[in-house]
Amino acid sequence: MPPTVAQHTVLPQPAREEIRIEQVLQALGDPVRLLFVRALARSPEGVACGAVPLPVTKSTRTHHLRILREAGVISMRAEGTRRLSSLRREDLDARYPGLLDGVLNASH
Amino acid sequence: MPPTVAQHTVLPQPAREEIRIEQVLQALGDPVRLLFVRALARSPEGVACGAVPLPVTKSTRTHHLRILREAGVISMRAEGTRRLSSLRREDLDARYPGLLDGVLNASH
DNA sequence: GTCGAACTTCGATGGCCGTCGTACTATTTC
DNA sequence: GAAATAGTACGACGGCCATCGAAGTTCGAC
Repeated sequence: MPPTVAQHTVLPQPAREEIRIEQVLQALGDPVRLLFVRALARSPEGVACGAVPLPVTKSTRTHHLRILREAGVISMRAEGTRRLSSLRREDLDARYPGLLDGVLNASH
Repeated sequence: MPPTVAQHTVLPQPAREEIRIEQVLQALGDPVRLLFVRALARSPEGVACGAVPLPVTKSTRTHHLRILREAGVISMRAEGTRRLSSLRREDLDARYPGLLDGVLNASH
């Protein structure tokens, strides 16, 4: 097989204008995903999927991460065998000012 | 049966401090409920359940309204045979500043 | 006090979605 | 290249939830 030059390092995700509020809310409405988003908020430089303690198996993790990514909440870039996820703060703030902060600042 | 003096005019709902972000997000994540919330935002004085055009039957409406009420998103008071719903703007803004505005200002 | 209007309640149903295990792929390391 | 690591893909399964229809309740109007 040819050397397959530089696979996309960033996994497919909606452009800022394509983000739909309904999908974002649905994505954030799950307790596991909310946990992950909160963890991401604490480390802006990106986090590997496995680095966050979550009460689910690997495959379920993958599932949740895809939902968050396809909703436009997080961005994922491949780095070696790992995928580093990070919050799309700028995009979300631009599109729904205050929403993300409102979610993250929630006490419990 | 005794005359059952003065039924509660406001239907049971969580106090401000009891509102949980996860429940709010889940409540707002449904397309029908989001439609209703947007309609409420346009008429702050309260709206009768049946007065909002929604693509579901009466009983489904009741279901959605209860979820919104129990999540702390809306308040309902009985007035005659009708139940007037209104957004709990103050409570939501106090607890999750920016969240509601972020949701309501979403373009589509 | 009957009728109608406005909701609620109570099953029943169907579909989606969160979960898991197993198998697979890609990448680094030895 | 073999092994180990990190994550994805694919089915399968179970439970929850949005939906409905039909029957019940509560209030206002006549």
